[in-house]
Amino acid sequence: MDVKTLCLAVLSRRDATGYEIRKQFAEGPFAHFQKASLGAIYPALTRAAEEGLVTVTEEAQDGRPDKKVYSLTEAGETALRRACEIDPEPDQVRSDLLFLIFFANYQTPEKIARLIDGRIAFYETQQRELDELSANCVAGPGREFVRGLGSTIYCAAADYMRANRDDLLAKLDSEERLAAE
Amino acid sequence: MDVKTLCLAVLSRRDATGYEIRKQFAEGPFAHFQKASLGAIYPALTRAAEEGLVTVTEEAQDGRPDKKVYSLTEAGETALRRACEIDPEPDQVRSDLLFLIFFANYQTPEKIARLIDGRIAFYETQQRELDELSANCVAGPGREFVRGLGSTIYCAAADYMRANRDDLLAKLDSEERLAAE
DNA sequence: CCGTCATATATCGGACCGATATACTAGGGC
DNA sequence: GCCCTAGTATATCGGTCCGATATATGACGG
Repeated sequence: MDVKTLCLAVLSRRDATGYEIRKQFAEGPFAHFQKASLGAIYPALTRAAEEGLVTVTEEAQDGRPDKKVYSLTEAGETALRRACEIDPEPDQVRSDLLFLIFFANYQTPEKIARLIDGRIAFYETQQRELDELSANCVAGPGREFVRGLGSTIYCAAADYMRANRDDLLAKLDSEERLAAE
Repeated sequence: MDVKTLCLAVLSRRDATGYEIRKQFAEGPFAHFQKASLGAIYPALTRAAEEGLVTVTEEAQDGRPDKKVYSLTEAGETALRRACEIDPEPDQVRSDLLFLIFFANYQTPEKIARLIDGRIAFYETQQRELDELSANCVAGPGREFVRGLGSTIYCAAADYMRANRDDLLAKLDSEERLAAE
């Protein structure tokens, strides 16, 4: 799923500037399963405009640089539909945290504890936000399904970490004592 | 977590060729939370060898090109420890599947059903493999924690999809009928 | 009055993926 | 016997993308 398609998808929901599109990948509902940086979004929008998939409306603002509001065209929606026909690539997960825990023998138990506690708090925040999203607005069935899945996964991960945290730390402590002998 | 560090980490467990390192990211225990391609691994190993972090032993094989077996040096292990001291970057998740379900209105319900069923089967396989891994070998506490978390998440995701699949499809069907009127 | 944060655009270096090329073995099907 | 595919193993390359940085300004707090 390249950044151009991602931009078209965001624009299919409402007109936006490059900056606003970015925010949707940093904070909005997309943030949980897709990412895109400004360094990719701006060139993608320029290319899309050249291909007639989006139109640009420059809105002058006093002082600030002009705001370029992008809108999806008829051709853009067709391109988006076409892009949605492809079979999805397998999910990609990159977790430095799991890497560090996997090699826990290279860490102090204190740092592992700090990392796990931080992650539990993070998952709790994410889950709360997703659940509030559901209460505030009624989205389509697909959106609701994805939201529920996200909430479920965050909850399961947090539960597991809470349940196994102390056991892990105890084992790391005893290993450390063994190594010190 | 750059590819060079990832390679050092794999080599800390046992000596390996570039090809074997790749397999660990495609199939092995790392596959669930880190990825690296050959196009990144080979240059990373060359660089690491130049910096003295690994040594190379070329094993001639009849017919086949020479096998280059890499081993972690003392300096390499120090570098790995140092790299493990950094604070981990936030997890990255990229899921084309969730993107497609989010925009389910651009899909036929049949395709959505096929995608979800395929994913449930995938999660079941992954979970089974992780659970077998636990039965077969006793790894360190960190490894066991990560393995258990993976199994838990795959299980939770599969359960959610099984429980909400029919509801989603029913809603998509009724939406489609509405649009047809 | 200054630092920091937010808005908004854009570019650039470097890292990385995916595809491809090369080269050979082994095994299955016809 | 021959071909095709899959597996082992190295390596490069085009293109894409991230993260940092530059530019410009308003708003707000200390």
